[in-house]
Parts: sequence; C-alpha cells; structure tokens
Amino acid sequence: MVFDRRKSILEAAEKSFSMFGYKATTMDQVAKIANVGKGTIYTFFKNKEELFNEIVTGMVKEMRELARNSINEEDNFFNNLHRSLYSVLEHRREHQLAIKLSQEVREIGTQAAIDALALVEKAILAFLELEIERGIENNEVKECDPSLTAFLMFKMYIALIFDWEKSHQSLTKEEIANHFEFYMMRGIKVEQ
Amino acid sequence: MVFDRRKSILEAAEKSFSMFGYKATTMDQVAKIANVGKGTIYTFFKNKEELFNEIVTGMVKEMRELARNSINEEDNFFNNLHRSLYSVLEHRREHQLAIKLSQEVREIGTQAAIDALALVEKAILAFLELEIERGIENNEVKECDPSLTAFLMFKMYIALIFDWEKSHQSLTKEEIANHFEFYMMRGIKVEQ
DNA sequence: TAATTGACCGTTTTTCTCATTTGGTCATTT
DNA sequence: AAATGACCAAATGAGAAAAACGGTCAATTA
Repeated sequence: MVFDRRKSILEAAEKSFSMFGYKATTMDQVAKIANVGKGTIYTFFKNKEELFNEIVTGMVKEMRELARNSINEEDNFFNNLHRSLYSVLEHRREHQLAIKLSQEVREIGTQAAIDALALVEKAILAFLELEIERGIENNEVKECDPSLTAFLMFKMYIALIFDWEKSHQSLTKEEIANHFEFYMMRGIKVEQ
Repeated sequence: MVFDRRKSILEAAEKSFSMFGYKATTMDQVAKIANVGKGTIYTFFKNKEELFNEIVTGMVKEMRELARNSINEEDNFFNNLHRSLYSVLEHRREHQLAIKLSQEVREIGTQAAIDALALVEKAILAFLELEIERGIENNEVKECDPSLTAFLMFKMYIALIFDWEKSHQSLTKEEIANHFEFYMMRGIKVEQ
C-alpha cells in the first residue's frame, strides 16, 4: 500500500479551505495536514489558485450529480425541477466549503472566493437551462428564452430559500414548492 | 430676506452625502458648504445620523410620490404596477445619493448606508403590497399573500433591471414589461 | 437674551514602519 | 526520479504616532 500524495494533498486542501477559506489557508498548513513537504504540492499543482480550483471543480461536479439524480424521466417538469433545485440549494446551504466561501466574500471580498461561487451559480444555471429546453420540447413549458427563464427561476429560488427568511419566518420545502408552482408556473393574473 | 440656516444645512448635507457617502462626509465639511458654524448644525439636528435620516426620509418621500403619480385609476393592475415599479427603480438607479450609498455598502459596508437602503426597499415593498391588495379586491389578481407577492415581484424587477445586465445585454423598458407580464402574470406552464 | 460659533475634548481612524508570514523556487536529499 | 524544506522577494499585520472625527459648550454676535 503506497501513500497517495496527490490524494492526501487534495483532502488536506479541502479541509483547510472549508475551515479557513481561501485567503487564510496557507500552503505550509496544507503541506503539514497532508503530511508532505511543501515543495511536493507544487509537483502536482501549479499554485495555490489551481489547487483551489481543483477543489471547487469537485464540489461543482458533486452538485451536478446531485441535480441529475433528482431528475426522474417519468415525472413532470415542475416536480423534477423543484426537486433538483431544492436539493442543490439545500446542499449548497449546508456545504462547509460553500458556507465558508460565502462568508469570505461577505467579509473580505476575496476574488478567488467570488469566482468560485460564480462558477457554482453558472453550473446551476446551465443545468436549469437544459431542463427548461427539454420542458419546451415536451410542450410542458411555453416558448421562451431558456437562459432568461433559468436566471429568473434561480433568482426566485434564492429569494424563497435565502432572502425571505432574513425578514420573515423561513419557508418549508412544501411551501417553497407551492409558491414556485403558483408564481412561476401559473402566474398571479386572474384569467378573464 | 433672511438666511435659512436649516435649509442650507440640509442642502449641503444632501450634496455631501451624495458625493462622498455617509462615512466620508464630515460635519465640518457640511458646515463649511452650508456656510454655518459646526455648532449650528447641532441646534437643528441631534447628530450626524439624524441629519442623514432626514435626507434619506426625503428621498423615500420623493420616490413614494413618484410611484403614486404613476398609478392611473382607469388603467389595469399590470400596466399600473409596471409603470410605477419601473419608474421608481429607474429613479433609484440614477439618484446620486442612492448610487453612492450602494457603492458604500458594497465597498465598506457602512451600517447607516445599509439601513438607509433597507428603508427605501421597505417603502417600495409597502407600496407594492397595497397595490396588490387592491388588485386582489378588484379580482385582477388571484388570492395570494400580498406581502410575499410584493417581495417576489420586487426581486424579479431587481433581477431584470440590475442583475441581468451584469452578464448579458441590458433589457429595454418594453422587454422588461413583456417579461414581467409573461413570467409573473401568466406563468410559464403550458395549460393542459 | 436667544442664536450662532469655532476652539476644544475624548475617541476613532489613518498613516507609517518594521518584523513576521506568505506563496513559490530550487539545490539537496532520499 | 521523486520528495523535501531552507531560502527568497513580496505581501501582510501589529503597533505606535499622528491626524481627523463627532460632538460640546463657553464665548461671541446680533
């Protein structure tokens, strides 16, 4: 059984970035946690930023997988989309790395942390866009710009899950599903 | 013709807060611009915060008036709400004080600036809520929680006017009206 | 005598300096 | 050939000194 240095470095980095954020994580620390010399890190990763990207990419992949697995081909557009959006955003809300990076963006605005969270958002939007395109093809969703629709849908979920509870009691999963269905799917206008 | 010191102070303060933000505005500076002694300011306003509140309250009143004047009793819910929301948010976008305060919140997170913008948001939401209640009474809008509906409507407008253009070409007034009508009023679901 | 003022006060913020820490390298060791 | 940690220039942070701040009030003005 050989000692997999690359894997050890990645595990140490994930641990450290999750606990201290991007800026406060030092390469010396990662080396110590990983039980390797500092120079060894640089034989596997070009620099701190690339090591960080590797970790973030992994998180994004994980979330994409989660979203994919929430889709049930038998089920309808609305149920599928609600299940995957909700589970991804709940996962993100509880993911230590995502939490720490959000905090870092808020408190010191580290560029690398901003970029990482933007990457997560971009991945979610790309996933949503594909699902909306499928919805249009299946005639479950009206003709519309999938990109804009994904964008507004995402904003609505963020508003329902994260923003509303800043000034009101937080909503349950069922309430969010109902509101999503009411506002986004059916609209508020009384039909004449 | 007497010299209205209170008015002069208010004008100087508005100028200064708009140019430099809350934190970077000094009472010495306001006094100098207003052509009064620093002590005079404190005969009219308890402290810097209260002077600032006076200015912000004025801005909110101005926006409320603008929103009220956009409502035409003859017109329907959708047209009225679009006109007033759009004009208020465009006004806010171009209002020097609002711009400076947004920047200050982004860059240094001054509490007084955060509170001021929250006050503006609260006023807009209160206005929307009333209009939505009227819409429900007139049977133009389906039964729903006016508070949550106002909140989501506001978020959607912010997304369309401010957020979308961060990564795409900005939308025209007509496009925003159409998207608002499509997504919020009618919904994306194909009716069976 | 009522209104106005700016010198003044304690506190906060900014600036400057310098010792420490950082990301990254590379000659040496394994 | 792979791994290492002493080493380097650059970035950072602690701490002291100086400047600027909001707010007060005795002196001044009208």
